[in-house]
Amino acid sequence: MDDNEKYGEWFGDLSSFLPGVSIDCVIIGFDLNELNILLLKWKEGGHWMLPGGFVHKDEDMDHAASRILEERTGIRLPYLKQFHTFGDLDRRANVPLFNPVTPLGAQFKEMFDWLEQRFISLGYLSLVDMRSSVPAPDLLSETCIWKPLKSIPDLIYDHNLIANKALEQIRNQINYLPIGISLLPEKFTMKQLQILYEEILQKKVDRANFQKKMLKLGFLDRHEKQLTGGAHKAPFLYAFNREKYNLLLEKGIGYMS
Amino acid sequence: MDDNEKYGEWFGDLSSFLPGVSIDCVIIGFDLNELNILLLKWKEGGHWMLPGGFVHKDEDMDHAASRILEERTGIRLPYLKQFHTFGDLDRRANVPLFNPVTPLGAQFKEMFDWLEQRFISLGYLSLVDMRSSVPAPDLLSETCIWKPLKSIPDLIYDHNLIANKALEQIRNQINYLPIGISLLPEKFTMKQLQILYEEILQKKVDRANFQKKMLKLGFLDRHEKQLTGGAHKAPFLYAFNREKYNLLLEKGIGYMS
DNA sequence: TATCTATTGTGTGCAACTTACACATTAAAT
DNA sequence: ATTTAATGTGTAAGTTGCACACAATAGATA
Repeated sequence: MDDNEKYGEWFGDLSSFLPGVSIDCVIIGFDLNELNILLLKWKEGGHWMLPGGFVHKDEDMDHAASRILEERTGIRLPYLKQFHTFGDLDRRANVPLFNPVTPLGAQFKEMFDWLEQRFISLGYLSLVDMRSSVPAPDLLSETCIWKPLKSIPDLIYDHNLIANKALEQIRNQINYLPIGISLLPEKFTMKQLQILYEEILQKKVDRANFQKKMLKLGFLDRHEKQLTGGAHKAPFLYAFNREKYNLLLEKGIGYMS
Repeated sequence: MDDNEKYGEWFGDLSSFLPGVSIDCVIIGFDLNELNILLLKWKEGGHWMLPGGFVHKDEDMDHAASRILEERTGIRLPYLKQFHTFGDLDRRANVPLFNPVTPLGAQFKEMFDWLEQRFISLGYLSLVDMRSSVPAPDLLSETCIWKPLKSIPDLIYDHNLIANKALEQIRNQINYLPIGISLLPEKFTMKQLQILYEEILQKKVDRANFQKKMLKLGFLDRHEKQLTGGAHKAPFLYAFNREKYNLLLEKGIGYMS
């Protein structure tokens, strides 16, 4: 199968998509040191962008988001939630995805035209365990990689705005999102959980009080110690007790102020 | 100008609207006793529904919501915010707005067909001072009236779901929404503010502690007493100090737990 | 083996806040 | 003048937030 056929198959018939409606995903991961965001680099022009896609006419919105996310990360059912819809007239400034004079652009004249229309985009936020994700670019992207939140490049259209809105949501909703359980591996140290909260809130928290608060909430199970550290006391490993965690989640969890 | 012409003018050319995109408004008011929601009753079939409308191709989403809201309430710039987008495939069950065999239905065959397509609807939440609103039905609605939240009738499509999602938002975001300043008249008693909070939270709060907490927050100006009460001490009137209020709003205001 | 180092786990005291309830105040009715 | 019913303020116990102290310990060092 040559590239041509692949492209054709991948996009399918444009008329099977809802016109003027798209989905953009802000996918956040944590590498135990800092927060990362999953980004695509488009072949044409090298623009950075959020992973996204279109919605089939016979497909629910959430299903489309879930499908797009699985295509980019290989993860099947992570935390995924619509957080805002972006519909300003000028949200897609004059940054065409295809240049009609390049070979690739000429080849996809039809899609190029289709993309010229006004689009309303639903922003979805996803929190995933980076270490179990397998980032995969789509056929028109050069790469699909994790970038530290601290160094998000310029993105096309209003994608920087979308990403920032998502991050604002995370900070505001921190007590009502499955932060730790989504972003950390199965077992982790209290230090790692604390760094995660510090990265989200963008400020230091008191180690002793953080530990006591988290333990008091009662949804962490303590496991054996991790002996691979340095010249110091070894930390316990913890894991979320899903039952207790889910019970508390609606009431708000975690280190708030 | 006969009805025909009026209808024609009001809907304009359907092709000037974005296809498949609509706006539904959950407009909340407070009559000093309970919360109310603004509803329309459709002429055809007598269905109850949320006030809503469509988006012009050259119009921002927020502008469309603002326009629709002003048309129904006469209020120009109330609190208004997008809160969720409803895009499920089956969200508009088989409840046609027009019956093609009635005179009205036959007349608007074109619009009837247009409305048959799949719609993605942006839900907007608005908080308004009921007493300064002038509810006005549109040309295809019989009435536009305030209904107590406690007795919302069955609404068409997924409008009950939309309304409930909005109410959930109000409860969750109560400390970050301009509750009092949007829903109360210029001057009000502490009792009225308390009832407002109790109506939203659906639970009683301690009168003495509520009063002290609100006063301590420092954004209420105390005015002269209201002497038109009963056989008891007269309450002070209060008003929001907008400056101090706005400063505090992002940090969260009010009676939380 | 004894000591040192860096980090983890827990304790303590004070201030602030929450919560429940008591008591004083007062406009109008009697 | 007294009563009534609601408002405005006080107070005490319990809880939580916050800052910092101290004890425990795995590995490094000698």
